[in-house]
Amino acid sequence: MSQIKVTSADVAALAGVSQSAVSRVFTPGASASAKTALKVREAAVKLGYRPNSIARAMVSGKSRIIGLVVAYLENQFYPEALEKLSAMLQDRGYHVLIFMANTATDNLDEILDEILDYQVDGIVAASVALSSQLLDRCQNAGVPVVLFNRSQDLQSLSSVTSDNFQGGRKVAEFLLATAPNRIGYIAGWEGASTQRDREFGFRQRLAEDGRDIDLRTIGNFHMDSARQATLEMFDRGDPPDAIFVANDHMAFAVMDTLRFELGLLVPHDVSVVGYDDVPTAAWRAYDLTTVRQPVNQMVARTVETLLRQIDDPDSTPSRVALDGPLIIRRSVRLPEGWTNETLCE
Amino acid sequence: MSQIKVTSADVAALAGVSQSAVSRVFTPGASASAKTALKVREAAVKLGYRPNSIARAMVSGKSRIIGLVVAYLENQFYPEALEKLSAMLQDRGYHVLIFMANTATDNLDEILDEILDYQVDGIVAASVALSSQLLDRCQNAGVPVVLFNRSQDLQSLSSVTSDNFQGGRKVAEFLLATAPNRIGYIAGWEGASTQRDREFGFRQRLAEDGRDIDLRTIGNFHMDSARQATLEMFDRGDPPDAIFVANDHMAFAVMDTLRFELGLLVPHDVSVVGYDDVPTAAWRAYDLTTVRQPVNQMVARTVETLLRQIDDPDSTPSRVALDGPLIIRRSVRLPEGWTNETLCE
DNA sequence: TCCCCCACTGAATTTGGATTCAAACCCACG
DNA sequence: CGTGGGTTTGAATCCAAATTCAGTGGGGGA
Repeated sequence: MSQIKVTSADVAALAGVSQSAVSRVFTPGASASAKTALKVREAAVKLGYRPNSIARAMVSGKSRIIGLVVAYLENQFYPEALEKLSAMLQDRGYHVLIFMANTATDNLDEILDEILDYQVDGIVAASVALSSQLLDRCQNAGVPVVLFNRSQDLQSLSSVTSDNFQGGRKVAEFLLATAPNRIGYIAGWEGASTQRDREFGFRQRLAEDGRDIDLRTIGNFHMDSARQATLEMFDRGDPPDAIFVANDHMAFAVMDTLRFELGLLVPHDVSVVGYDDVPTAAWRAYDLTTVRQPVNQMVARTVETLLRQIDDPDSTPSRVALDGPLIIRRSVRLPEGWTNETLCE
Repeated sequence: MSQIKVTSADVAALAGVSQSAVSRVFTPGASASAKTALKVREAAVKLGYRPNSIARAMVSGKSRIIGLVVAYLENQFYPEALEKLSAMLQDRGYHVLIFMANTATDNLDEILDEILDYQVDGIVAASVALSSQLLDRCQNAGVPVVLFNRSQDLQSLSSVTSDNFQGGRKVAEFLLATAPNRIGYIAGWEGASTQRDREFGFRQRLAEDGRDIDLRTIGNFHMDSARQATLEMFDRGDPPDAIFVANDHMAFAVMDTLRFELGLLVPHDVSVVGYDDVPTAAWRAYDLTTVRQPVNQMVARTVETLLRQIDDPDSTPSRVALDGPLIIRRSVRLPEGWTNETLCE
């Protein structure tokens, strides 16, 4: 049937043509006569031949591999994005090589080296910040980078996010309509652009009504810390009756803490709003009001941007911020005049 | 600083040695004098040289890439496993190339071809069944395969699972102690070994007490179907007061349906037990009793098995089933004499 | 009928690094 | 001081496919 290794030379021999001919038949865009192509294909099938991607990458300089750096997959937003990213790239003939950057940040250098060693055609960095030094290394190697769900000031770096600033504003706008007494904010990791932008938009809109965040604690995007942050927020007198949590992942911990540790009712005692609209947000146990990050679009734009930069290294980096709607569910007190009917989809 | 592409020849030229010498310095286990090594390393740093993994893979025949086939990441069990698998392989100098097999099964062939094209050193197939024909292709290519969280009858195929049969027994044992009137089972996808083994163990233990599953519906490991399966189960008269759900992912949907659509109390009206112990199972909103799959061990054994078979192609395939404990939380009525105290950790 | 042009072909080269082979070298021991 | 053993070394080869280059052949137009 087939030997251990079948090379183009084997196929060439069987088909009675040269190795070049075999290569051409399997190279899109190369010219070979119909007759040759037929002979080659028959021989290839007979031997079970498939072109060796590594050899192909070697000589063409294109590995058709995209390096993906991701810090943690516990927040459901990332597995979802990963799944879609991988599927979409697969459709375009690319594949994803994964690099976990979960241990301390200082190994990012090492990781980046490993990525570049594989001659990846491009890099997607999710939930990770790149120093300009690291970025230089990539640019030097001619490997385009797209930040996913993070942005940085560097103009030379492409990024795809949702419009976190507007998202923050939408949350504020909505919460203001519910006439809250005291407004709490549970922040994510302060190093993240998503955290900063969401809070900034939130604050700005509050300020337009002469309000501000009354209580602020930090959850660092982790459930444990979010729980602590919640307890801390309610430890002081005069607790909030509306809380914006910087992402859904933390919001779940916040809701659990409110309900099961502090004995409060959501939304009767406290309104909770999250950010991301991960699948769990729609689960009845949480029914979380949240800003949807349009994952499909975000992934699509990421792929598009990356492939564009691969095909044309001189194309200008693009910084995309996609609009995402506020999804109103039952974790919030409704504004005057709204009924539950409004929520039914 | 550094050119676009730095090759070993460039380093050799700068260091005043041959290309072979450079290669030897960067090849573990090759011999080079301390003096040469020093010169080479200095030159390498000066030029920013790193060996090209693709070229290395090409000539050595070892890509140090592991292909991972995974069907869907929505069930939290898989992202968790993926994260750990990737991290562990990274430590051993391997990297993970991801292949999503989410669209219909018939593209598995195609996917497998793509994987093999990349000359991967091994394959981990998670939540996927391989036809013996597909397996032949891998064996023919000399690429070892390990099934993760699935097992098959083929003796020639390594697999790592938890002991789903014993797990099913443990659930039955526990539920019997709660003296249930009627016992329900919500099955996963019938094609999965995990589903079959869990149910088989569950039934066997029930039979030992002269009991059996009273009500059985199918959730196919999907939340939507699990919801339907729950409604269906309670649609007939004489509903269950104890339900074993084939995995946690479905169990969450089952609990939500019971509580928010059927207006039942868990565990007062119905006990619910899941399987996997994904992080969400410990969230207070669910507090789900479940059988823990020891992910860390499972991943460790997977890596170990795969690397062993890579290093020694003649080593015999191993079929591992790891024991996992029943984690008792508050989604179940406690047996006579138990108190909540027992649960505190 | 002749010639030109174009599509096609195969030999040779390229990619970057590991490895083989034989020569060169070094040190120690006799 | 000479020789044997072991270590280093560089030239050459290899890996598998893409591509360059210099033909080869056929078909159409003049």
